[in-house]
Amino acid sequence: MPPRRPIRRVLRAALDARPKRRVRLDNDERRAQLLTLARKAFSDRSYDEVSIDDLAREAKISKGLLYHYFPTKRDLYVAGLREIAEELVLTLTSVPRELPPAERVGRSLDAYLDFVTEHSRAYVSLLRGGIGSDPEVAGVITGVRKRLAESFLDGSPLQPMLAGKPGFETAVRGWLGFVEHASIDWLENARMPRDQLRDLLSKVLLAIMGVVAPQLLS
Amino acid sequence: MPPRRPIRRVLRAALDARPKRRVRLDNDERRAQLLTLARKAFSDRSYDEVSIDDLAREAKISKGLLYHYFPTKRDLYVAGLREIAEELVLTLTSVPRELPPAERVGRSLDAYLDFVTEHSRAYVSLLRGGIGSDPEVAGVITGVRKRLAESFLDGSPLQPMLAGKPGFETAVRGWLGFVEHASIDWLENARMPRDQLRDLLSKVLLAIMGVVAPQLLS
DNA sequence: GTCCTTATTGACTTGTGGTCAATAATGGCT
DNA sequence: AGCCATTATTGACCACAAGTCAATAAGGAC
Repeated sequence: MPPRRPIRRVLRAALDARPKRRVRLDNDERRAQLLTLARKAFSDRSYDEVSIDDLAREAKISKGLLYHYFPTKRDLYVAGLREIAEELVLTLTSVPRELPPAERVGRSLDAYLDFVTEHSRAYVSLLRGGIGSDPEVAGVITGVRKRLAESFLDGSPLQPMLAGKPGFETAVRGWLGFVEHASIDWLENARMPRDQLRDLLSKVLLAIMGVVAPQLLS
Repeated sequence: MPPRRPIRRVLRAALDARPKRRVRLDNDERRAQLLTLARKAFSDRSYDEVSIDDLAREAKISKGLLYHYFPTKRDLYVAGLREIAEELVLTLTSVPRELPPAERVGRSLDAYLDFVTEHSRAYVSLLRGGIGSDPEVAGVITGVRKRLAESFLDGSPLQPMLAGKPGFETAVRGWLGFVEHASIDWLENARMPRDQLRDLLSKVLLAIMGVVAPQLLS
């Protein structure tokens, strides 16, 4: 049974004076385009305020095509989140390891605050879990926290002394909690100049380390 | 599923010899019943894993009735969240104010950790924002944080000395961030006994206060 | 040109939040 | 008792957004 192409053809020809040009894009290009679009959308609006239909319309493609690249809405969201996470971690790890510990922490915090101010909205949804208890999203967040903690302390002369301590892990994660809360609070209403915040954060880290391993401070 | 009304009618009449008894409940009772049910559901599953239809079925009422009591799903969720928040704050504020600061903080932390261990799942969704960037939810969370911070420090002899400091507000909020992260981390894998965690938290608070106002520690 | 691959479409299904007019308990009043 | 106003309760319905899929056409290889 031959397809009913002719009918379609006729209809098509009748309705569209000039047929809509299908722009074919390379696989990677399309994917990249969609990702940037999605990142923007998810930064501006909340997860469920962003509809796939809107996104597809913005990208001037059909919804089906979007699903060809990202099998679910979450996948799209998570892919964007991963990119942001990667950028953040990259910024932090780019601080030279050879610096003396104190300056290294200071520089790292500077990088961190740079990122925070620049990507404020994305940062909040990154570390505040823009989606409700999705395991994959949670995974990304835990991952970035872990890597951040490492990046702050790894290679520092403090680390070998602290690594064994039972409270060490907890202390570092807790301090990251401090940093996150303080940063978000600072984003919403800057109570102090940026440098002062950075100093506060770094001094608090030192103080906390002092609690975990008092002999270090002397 | 397409509607097959006539069939339904006949079937119904045939199957139910006695019509289903409509149980009429007092307004407040129903509301309370639904709230407890919802709280349980939202603690066990994530926000969008909980469907209103399921909830109504569990409560043995129609979906319409549920919407009579709570105009939207979010309202229901937020109502439950508010209850939990209230309980948490209540637990904290029940610590006697007359105690010496150090012991007061210790007791408050005990109460906090009690709550955390008992309502672990609810606690996480309370402070990690079980819903993505809903303003009302965010409001509840900010509110509970604010009240927690107050409850930890209000009436303490430290407060008047600190209130003016620019970094004070930030430091307290940051410390709460520390507490939250450490608690959640501890819930997931208890790296130390509970008492040790409590001591760590309280010592860190002291250390942080020392950073903000060095003269206090002497 | 012919064939093959695959990017692309659009109509369709499904699931779920939300609405609303109709209905049946209930309690008060006479 | 009977009537009436109130309101808890229902179930059919709508809207909209996520996700599916067979069909189509652009582009390259030969």
